[in-house]
Amino acid sequence: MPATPASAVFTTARLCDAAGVTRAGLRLYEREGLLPEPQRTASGYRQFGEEAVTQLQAIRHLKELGFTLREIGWLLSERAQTGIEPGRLQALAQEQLQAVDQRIARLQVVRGYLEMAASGHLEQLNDPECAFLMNFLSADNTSVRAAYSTPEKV
Amino acid sequence: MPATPASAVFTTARLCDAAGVTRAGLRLYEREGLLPEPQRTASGYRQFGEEAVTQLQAIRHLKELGFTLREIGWLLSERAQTGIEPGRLQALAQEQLQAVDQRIARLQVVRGYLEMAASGHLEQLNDPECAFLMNFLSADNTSVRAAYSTPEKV
DNA sequence: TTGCTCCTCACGTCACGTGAGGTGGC
DNA sequence: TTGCTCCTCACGTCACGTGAGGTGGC
Repeated sequence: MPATPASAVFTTARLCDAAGVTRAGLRLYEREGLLPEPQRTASGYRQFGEEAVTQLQAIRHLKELGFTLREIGWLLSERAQTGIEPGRLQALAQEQLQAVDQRIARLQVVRGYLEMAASGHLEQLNDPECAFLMNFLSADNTSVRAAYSTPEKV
Repeated sequence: MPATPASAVFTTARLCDAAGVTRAGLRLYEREGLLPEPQRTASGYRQFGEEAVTQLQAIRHLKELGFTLREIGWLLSERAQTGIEPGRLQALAQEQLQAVDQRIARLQVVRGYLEMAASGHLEQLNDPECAFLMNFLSADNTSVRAAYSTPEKV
């Protein structure tokens, strides 16, 4: 392919395409200080280098790991300044791992019900009391099941 | 257990505990019309019956299925009025199923990296270019990998 | 009278989305 | 000159969270 020059310069739209974020997202990360201020042309257009793609992707990936923008800002600045303390980082990863495991477990339960409904087993939804919904994900919710599953009131 | 009267009345706090939502959430659902206006005491306290627990849980479960409040409002009012058209419901379930499958798949990838970091394999994060992050979840992102994985520029 | 619970605004938060109104670049 | 892209406010959205300031109930 016809290579762009070695000092390739990205405009906002091209950078966003390359890194997989929206323009509004890019501006937000800039405002929040997650990205260094880019160079500008005389007329004010932002000019990004190759490294901006890496930085933006790092932000995107950290977001997908479940970190907030505030936390990402902290991680990036720590890394830039003193390097990240390994113990702190490992603890953060353990926290996120637990959270991710919980989210996966809940999604699996949800998935089971959706699959039933998607394949046409909709009868449960026509139940006037909506037992289908009532019993969803109620593993963590024992306080009220009796109100439906037994004839006598709680 | 000492049973509450058959015409059990819930106050907002007790209802929220029973259904697993916050008070702010309850008020929001009320404002958005997802719940019928409750009865009030002379002094303005809301008084909910047993059926409010079911209704609130239905909302919670639909949220966990990935529906927005607007969609939930539509589903609940459809059910109340004409019943929900089975074809429409099945199509909705299929859409949500696809979305849930994607979210699970991404979370599994994320989980793998978090597990490595959580168990102390932090070396990748010390890479100055942060290859660890760069290669995260990049299955759907082929456009920029070359910038890091090969010596020559894109 | 003392706590505890409830009430209603109304503003804050998080991560953006979406125009409006204007200018640059080929 | 015509499009297309870029710019900066600034307000909107989604699903709540969080006080402030006041009243009810046992």
